[in-house]
Amino acid sequence: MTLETALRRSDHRVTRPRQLVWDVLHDAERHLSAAEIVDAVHLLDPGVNSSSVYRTLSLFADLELVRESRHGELSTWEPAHDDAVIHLVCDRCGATTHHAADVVDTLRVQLKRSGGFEPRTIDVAVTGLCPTCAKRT
Amino acid sequence: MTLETALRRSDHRVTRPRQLVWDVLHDAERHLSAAEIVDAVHLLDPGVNSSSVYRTLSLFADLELVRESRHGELSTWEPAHDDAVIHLVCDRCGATTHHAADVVDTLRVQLKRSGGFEPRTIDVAVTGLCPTCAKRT
DNA sequence: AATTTTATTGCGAACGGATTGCAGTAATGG
DNA sequence: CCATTACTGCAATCCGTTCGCAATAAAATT
Repeated sequence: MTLETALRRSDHRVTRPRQLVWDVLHDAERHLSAAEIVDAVHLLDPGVNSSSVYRTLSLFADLELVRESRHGELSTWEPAHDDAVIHLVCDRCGATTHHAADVVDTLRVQLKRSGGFEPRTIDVAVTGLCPTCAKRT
Repeated sequence: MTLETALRRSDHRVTRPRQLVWDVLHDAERHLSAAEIVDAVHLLDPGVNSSSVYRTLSLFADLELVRESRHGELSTWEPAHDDAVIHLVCDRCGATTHHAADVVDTLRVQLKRSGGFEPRTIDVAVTGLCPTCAKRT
């Protein structure tokens, strides 16, 4: 789905800050912090104010176009995706990547079956060393 | 282990703020936010300053006496415990509870076997409705 | 027990990321 | 092309947390 259709559908305008934030998030191959997004947007257009970036992120989150995760100290953003992945956060370089894992679906089924807690979202965060940094140790 | 031995061992002093924070965390049956800890401590002794509570939490974290988790908006604190549990955060009442699940160990084994990412900590956060709140819906 | 040492506290100021109010701007519908 | 008003840029503000410092009190020493 394009940004334009997503915004039009929800009766919002297509503006430069929104396009730039969208582009930055989709060009990134990993999660970005709010500060990183602001910096990347400024590289493309220094005139965009950081509060517009924050407002855009918050709007996108409401529209479920992006997903915010809080791992460790800071929160990071990425384009929305389905739940069946886990997050690998590298202790050394800080990069957050995805990893497909069936444990998420397994867990959801187990929880539903056990009947107590009604799961909505499942977030699996693993910290440690990514392949690149592990080799350097 | 008592607080006194843990502090003595690491060459720290046993003080009133530290005792109170410790008591509050151990009396709580769920995770607490920093603000909740400050409030609970003030109930026992209004004279304890909130910055001392923050300093105590940070010290306890260094000594691995407590564990900080960041789920959703705010970070919460609890006495340290082993990794093989998942966190259930209720969307309605906000309570965070534990749930034993073998998926954590399963995942750790899978990751190690796959050889890429070197896992250190694994944090599974499930949001949804706790049994009590689910009934009220 | 009194004294010394210095880790720890309470206090207020400062910090930094995020939010907000407002006047000006620009995106959409007609 | 104009009118409407959602959205922006800006600066001020907020709020949770951290920090510097003088005062305090916990532990060591006598």
